[in-house]
Amino acid sequence: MSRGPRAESARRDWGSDEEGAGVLHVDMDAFFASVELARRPELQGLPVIVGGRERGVVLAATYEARAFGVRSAMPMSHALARCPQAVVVPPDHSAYRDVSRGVMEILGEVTAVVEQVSVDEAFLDVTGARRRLGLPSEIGAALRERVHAEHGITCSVGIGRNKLVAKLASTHAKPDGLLLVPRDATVAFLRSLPVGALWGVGDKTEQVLARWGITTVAQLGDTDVDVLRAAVGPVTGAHLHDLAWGRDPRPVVAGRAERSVGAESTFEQDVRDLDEVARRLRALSDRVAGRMRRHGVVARTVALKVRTSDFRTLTRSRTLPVPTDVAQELWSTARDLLGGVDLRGLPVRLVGVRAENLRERAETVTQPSIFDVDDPRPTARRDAEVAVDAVRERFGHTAIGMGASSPPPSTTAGGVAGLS
DNA sequence: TCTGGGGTCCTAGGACCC
DNA sequence: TCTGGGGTCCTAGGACCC
Repeated sequence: MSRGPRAESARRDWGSDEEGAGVLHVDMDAFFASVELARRPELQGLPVIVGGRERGVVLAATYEARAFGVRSAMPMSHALARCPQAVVVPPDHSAYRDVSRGVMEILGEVTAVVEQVSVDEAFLDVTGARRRLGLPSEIGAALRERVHAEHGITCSVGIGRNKLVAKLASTHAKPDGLLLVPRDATVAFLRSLPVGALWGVGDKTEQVLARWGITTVAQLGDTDVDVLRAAVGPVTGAHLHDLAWGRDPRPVVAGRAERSVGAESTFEQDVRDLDEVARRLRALSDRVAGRMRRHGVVARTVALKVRTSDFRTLTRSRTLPVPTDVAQELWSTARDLLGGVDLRGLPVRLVGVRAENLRERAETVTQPSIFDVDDPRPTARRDAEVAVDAVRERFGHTAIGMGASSPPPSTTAGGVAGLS
């Protein structure tokens, strides 16, 4: 898809009043596929699918492939059944990361309030950039030009009063478009959509709502909140009702801290030998620990994930007395948890390990800040943490038997956002 | 036709404390 | 003697997103 930014007139026009529409959502079109096409122009115009052939799914597909019914996340075998002539390209994640980084840099030049939601998407709050850069739609158009000029790929931009509206607007602008939904048009715009279009309404919720006769955002908004709470749970019910009326209080937050770091992998063939599963866990634990150290975080909780050949997913987790970023500790905990899983005699399809309950690694062990007066934790817990820190200082951070008092190698840095 | 890998958030039950 | 209520943490599972 590198046709270049084109006229926006094909979109339905919801109006042009930009007052009160300060959130932009920027979304790369068919991102992985577009990156491949940008560096392999001979693929232009062909149905191209990025994904793994063996036990893989479609990670991205050009619009030429989508015309055959190929969809993202579809098993590759299904995709090829629908479009046998498709060119299948194996993913090159480091290339996508590079382009992603470049695009995010462009966004960062507009405003510091950029919230990257994934490798190919971000929200911008431009309410503070108006005087410097002009109207949101002008900012959006300029961004699209620059991304295309510098990276040879297209993106779509949605503009609205909040994240929800901006996100839905960019979806409607796709591919290679820009859509503004003025504040006053928000509810009308939303009411024109099916419930499944809302962020957070997937297959299951859609089915549940359909049983209550709710298939459109209009019907969702006209349904009593208490009915929605009963149908899909108290929090989700209230949230969906708010969304239906264009109320989305979530702010655009730059540099969110990650809440977990994990790695998982699917075996080429299902595995019965638990030693082989454990070996895979070791490699995954290494990867997770490395990423944690690079980000300067330690984890209190280690979670194991196992998927059996019948596609059932089991999870087990354990909270450690002392937070860690040591691969050996992740691995031994994960192995231990694996031993407690009842596989019902089935072979293992996938195994994964995730570090949760993250916190910043303390560079200095006893920090006076732990006694801060507004620390809300009970005294006993604070004391326990101080004691734990003292143990770490005394005996070192690494696994038992691996040396006495040396602290872990520090990668310090400060960067928190964006995993590598 | 047979389902990746990276995540976030919600729910619900039980333990435990006051 | 037969049973309160609130709060927090932990665990397992699942929905959802890209």
